[in-house]
Amino acid sequence: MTQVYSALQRAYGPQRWWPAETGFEMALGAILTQNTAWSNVEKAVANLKAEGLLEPGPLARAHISKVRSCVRPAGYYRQKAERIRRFARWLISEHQGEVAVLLGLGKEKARAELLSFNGIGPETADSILLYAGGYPAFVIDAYTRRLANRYPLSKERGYAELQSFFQAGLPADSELFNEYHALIVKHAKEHCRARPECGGCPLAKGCESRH
DNA sequence: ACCCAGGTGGCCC
DNA sequence: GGGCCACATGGG
Repeated sequence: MTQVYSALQRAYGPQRWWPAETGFEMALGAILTQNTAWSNVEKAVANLKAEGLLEPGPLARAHISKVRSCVRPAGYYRQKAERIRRFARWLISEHQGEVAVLLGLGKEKARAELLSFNGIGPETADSILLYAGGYPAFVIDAYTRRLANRYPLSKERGYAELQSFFQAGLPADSELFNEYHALIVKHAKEHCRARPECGGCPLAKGCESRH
């Protein structure tokens, strides 16, 4: 667990993930990046910014056609336009229009609240808790599952089980979780995908089957 | 012309 | 409670 982290840290260095300017921007990015390449999300966020829609009020009031045209590069654009506008409205009606107010409920209450929103599942909720809230919530994504399954770090498959497994084996440190998750993704992209034969893998036996 | 990308919700059994 | 499926654009 910590050895894997050390090896990745040594190989790739600090990642400094998710440099959004506000919690709201971060949360929108988390929704927009669902099953979508981050490069496409950047375009969508830039479009929203250009239209002044990176604030809850303006987004809540925007015409859906405008939101769709901004979000289109991120894919699933009809769903995502609807979701982010509904998120803005929900934040205003339930949490004073501030992600910080929502996150101020504490890790568990904020998580339950996020999960109650249609369009936010466990991974998106944990991303927001970790990257916008600074809470130690370990994010389990497709890369993390693959790593855990093949290493094999764990036999667990469900989200909750996998998350418990990682969290139990590490100190509850949001900086660590932040960096660890980013490193797993970096490793998958830069090494596993680029070199399926796995020469020089920092994890030694971590990459030998299926990337 | 494939395949995949920092998932989620709705159905079906 | 697990197994499919739709959702959609952009890059390799």
